[in-house]
Amino acid sequence: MAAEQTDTSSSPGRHQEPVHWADQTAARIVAQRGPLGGDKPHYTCASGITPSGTVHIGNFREIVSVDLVVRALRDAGYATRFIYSWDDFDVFRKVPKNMPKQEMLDAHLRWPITDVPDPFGELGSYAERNERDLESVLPTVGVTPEYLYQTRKYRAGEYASGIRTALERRDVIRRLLDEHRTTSLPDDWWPVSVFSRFTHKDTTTITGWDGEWGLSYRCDESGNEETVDIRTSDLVKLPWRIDWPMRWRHEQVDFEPAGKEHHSAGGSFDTAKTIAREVYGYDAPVTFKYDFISIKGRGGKISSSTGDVIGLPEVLEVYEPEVVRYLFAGTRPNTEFAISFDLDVIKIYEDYDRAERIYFGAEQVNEKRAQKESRDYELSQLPERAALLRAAARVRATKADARLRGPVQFPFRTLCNFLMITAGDIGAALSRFDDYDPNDLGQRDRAHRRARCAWNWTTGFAPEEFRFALKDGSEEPVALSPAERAAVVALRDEIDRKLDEYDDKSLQDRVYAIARENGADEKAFFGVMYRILIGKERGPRLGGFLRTVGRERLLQILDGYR
RNA sequence: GGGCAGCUAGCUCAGGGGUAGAGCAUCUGACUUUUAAUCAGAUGGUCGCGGGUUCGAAUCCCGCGCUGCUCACCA
Repeated sequence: MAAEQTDTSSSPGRHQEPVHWADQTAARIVAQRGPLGGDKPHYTCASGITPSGTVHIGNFREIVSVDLVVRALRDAGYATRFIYSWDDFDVFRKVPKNMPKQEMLDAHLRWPITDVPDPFGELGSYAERNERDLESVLPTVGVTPEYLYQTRKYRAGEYASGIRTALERRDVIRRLLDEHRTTSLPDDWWPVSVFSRFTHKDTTTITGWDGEWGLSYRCDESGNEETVDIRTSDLVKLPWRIDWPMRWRHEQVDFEPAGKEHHSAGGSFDTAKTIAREVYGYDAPVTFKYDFISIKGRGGKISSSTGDVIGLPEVLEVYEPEVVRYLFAGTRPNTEFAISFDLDVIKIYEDYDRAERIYFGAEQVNEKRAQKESRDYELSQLPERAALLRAAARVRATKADARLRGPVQFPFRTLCNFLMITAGDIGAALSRFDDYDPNDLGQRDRAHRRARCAWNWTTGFAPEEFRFALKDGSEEPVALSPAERAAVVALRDEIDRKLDEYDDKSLQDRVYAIARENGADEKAFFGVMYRILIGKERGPRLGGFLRTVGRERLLQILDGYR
């Protein structure tokens, strides 16, 4: 089946190198893995981690990177399978500090994490707990892979022949691994590990293999020995460096990225690559290295041993899903970057909004920039909307005069200010935008989503100098000079009589005039007004601010100065 | 010890054989204008160092330096 190649750029009709890293990776996959057809119905893109603790935002980079490449492949017309392997048959090595029931978990060290109880007592296992936490939030950002659970596959005997191959090629594997080791693997080393039936722990010693399916081991703690059948046992697994290449072949993986800790000579990708070829007769998938991400403005690390874990849910409190995708789509995977919770948040939202305007032609930039920003924007959309946009783009390509109007934008900074004025009342804050239409349900949802992020950020992370709370008139009045008092009263009367007649700028001008007319220092008078209204020296531009607060609440505060 | 990245304007980075770029910062100007304000303009660079290839190198090649990361135990 020949894949239909559709143009992915924003200016159809021109053949050129893709500008976006995801499209470039997709092109590499197609070039290196060969065309689809015959026994290759699709390209398989793989991601996966060990659910040994809360999945943090650093782990998320891998998932979203694969998702973006999958999107790129599908946009180019190629059938693509996106799998996510949970290595939940891995051994439980360390108790994370952010988990309850530390003693209980401690007692299960060296067990397969799939057999460790859920410390929250709700789900079937510790592994399942961590899996569900991630799986339940990924659809929010439009990521919906096919989940594979290693435990099930191991215990169902699905990997039995892969395990047997490893046993048969034991010497080859040992030689390959030894190439990068400082100390050679011992003579009695086996390329498998076995959990003890008697203690559940992996503290066992392999004592023999019958050359077929029978594997014998001794439990180090209890001293018991037994022989198990690889095909039916629920105790045998491959160690990571062998499990990985075995799975590549098993799932016919064409693409899988890996963290920088794996991409190094002698690192796990390097050895897995060799084992894939020499033991499993399979060419390692196309890959790239992704760098770490850090956290800024939240004082903590992504995942510290003290237990403060930053995961996708925490990021989504402040960033709407499209903006989260935008962060990852807009940064090449091999570049380290920080997810900010400080003032950068405003800039990130502004960048995203600008990309949106560029995409819809509402802001002009040079061709190259327009292409990159447009593709960043497109990849940032959730699947349903992305499909709509691409369909619309195809129409635009054939009808030169067909323009698509971009959505109404609600600037993050303004939203924060409105929310502070309304003390977090989202509906009231949004109604202050002239072009907000609550009857447009799609727009309403988007606006509410962003408003929740804006309020979360304002209350939880914004610097103190950014925040304010409107007074309500019950406070002790601010001490004023006679001239200042006269000016405040004059402004109060002006507001009382004809606030509606002003726009932002004319009201701002009027404030200056009133200060001057009453003999108050013009600049200082602004400070006076901010002290009166919000108890601070500075604030949002006064003209717009006064109009936004509104007559009623202004009078409530200013009447105390009459 | 091996590997990988980075080194470009004061800062953060883009560019990857054909006139050295952006944003921020700085300076100047504008709006009687207060939430990193906005707008207009300007200043600012031996593209880490040395060699090579080329008509031409920030870009390709070789060597070196510094910085960071990573592997060699487990995943």
